[in-house]
Amino acid sequence: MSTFNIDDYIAQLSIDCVIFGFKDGELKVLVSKLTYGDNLWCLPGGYILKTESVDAAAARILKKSTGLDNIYLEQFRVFGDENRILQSKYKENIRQGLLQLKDKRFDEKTIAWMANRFVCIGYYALVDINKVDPKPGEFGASIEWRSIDDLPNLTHDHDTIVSYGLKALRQNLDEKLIGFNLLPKTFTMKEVKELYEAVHGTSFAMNNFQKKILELNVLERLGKKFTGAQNRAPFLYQFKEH
Amino acid sequence: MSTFNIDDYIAQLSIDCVIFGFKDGELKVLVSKLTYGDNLWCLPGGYILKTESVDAAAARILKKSTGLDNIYLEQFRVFGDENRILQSKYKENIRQGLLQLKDKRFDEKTIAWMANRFVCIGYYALVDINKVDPKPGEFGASIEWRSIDDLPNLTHDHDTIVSYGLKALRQNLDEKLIGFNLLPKTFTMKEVKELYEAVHGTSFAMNNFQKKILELNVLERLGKKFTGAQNRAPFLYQFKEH
DNA sequence: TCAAAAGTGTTTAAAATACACCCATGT
DNA sequence: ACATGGGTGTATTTTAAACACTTTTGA
Repeated sequence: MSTFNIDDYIAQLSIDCVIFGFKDGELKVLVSKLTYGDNLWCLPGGYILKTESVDAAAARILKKSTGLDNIYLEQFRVFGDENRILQSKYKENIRQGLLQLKDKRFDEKTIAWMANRFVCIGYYALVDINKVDPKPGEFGASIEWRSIDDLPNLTHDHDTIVSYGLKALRQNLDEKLIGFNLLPKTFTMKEVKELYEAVHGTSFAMNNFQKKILELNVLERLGKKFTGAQNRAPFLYQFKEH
Repeated sequence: MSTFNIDDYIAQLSIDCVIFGFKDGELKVLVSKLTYGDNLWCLPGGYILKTESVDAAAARILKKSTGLDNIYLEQFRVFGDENRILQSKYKENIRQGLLQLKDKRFDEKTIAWMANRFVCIGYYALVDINKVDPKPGEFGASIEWRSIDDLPNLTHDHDTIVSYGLKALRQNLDEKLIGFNLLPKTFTMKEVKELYEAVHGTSFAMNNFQKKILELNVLERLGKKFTGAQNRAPFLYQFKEH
């Protein structure tokens, strides 16, 4: 039996995280395969301790799924429909899944608590995909990175949550300079461009893109990156910490 | 004793509303004076029924404060600091206020429920100020419109909530065409301009502003507005419903 | 006919986009 | 020397801001 105690947590309020990563020119989301249902997946999520802030809860949940501290994260929306879980098209799967957990990891009271209606706070997080060591949560059998364009079936309203999260990321990518959180410490301009293209789903002209990014004055030019390819070596850049 | 029953509501989760209005060239917010504290005010707010969506709860709270249905409203942020109420600089006032309510309108259990830590969902609403008949809520002695530049002392973190609400309004004013919700059914271009100036806190050139607004193709030009003033009568406009 | 304010057209500046070209690299 | 992709400068277009002027209204 788990040490999870429902009295420590705020009831009917949960957090779900859209964890974004970037690799091979693709924007990716970390999704967890459920122990129940047929190839049914979900977003990493959890509950809020009565003694911690909502932001701290999100950071704690992210640490559990990724192993990382100090992740860039931002709340983007509350999902408060009264039927978002109980009338989900996967409601039968969810019911079966909870029944499986009964007497195994959680007692009946805990299961009832979890099966209740929940208001969900959506967070998105941006991580350097190379640093992440993904770990499935309480209800996950496995966890993996999936391209935003090729997501599996997500339970509850998690597909809606992802699309709102992406929308928020798009808005903030240009306003705040958060995109670099998705890249390793050093990167080429082409990688930045491919990242922006992946997020926005459009393509940009290299020269104009480079001009615009460099005019922001947030990048430091380091040496060149010699890959052995028979072409001019691209510069490496680093995000200036202010 | 009130008919308020804590078992009907989600615990530790509340809604606060920044209700915006526009009059005499000023952006205004509806604030309620508390029955306790020395000239202490707050935003209209309330709790969420276990059976209703969060959006419906916000609409219900707005109806109670303004008398209006079908108000334009949007959630903009969650305020989830664990100490946002308990460590508020008005915490002593709040404690006294709750004590006053004991045995009067609410029983001890209800007071304890209300005095708990709460996570708050911030909504902003846009109304035609002329249509509103403001009514103070459960804890309000009175309610009135105050200019955004001249707000009284607000309890808890309600000043923070207002400033985030204004920020959200600014962002959405240009992206979505929501500003017209603050105006009466017909209005002059000058009023639209003054509204945009009040929200953004800057001034615009009339000719360029008019050009930009009319290019949006969302306004219908009606007749002229003759006021008796010895100058050219301005056109009246109306928002096109699509 | 005059003052006050509305409304419109034109010029100028700035920003975004498109086009053309040169440079470094390893075979 | 050459193919490959990186990098930069200039021209063009589009958009935004500034400037100048005409029109309407009631005294």
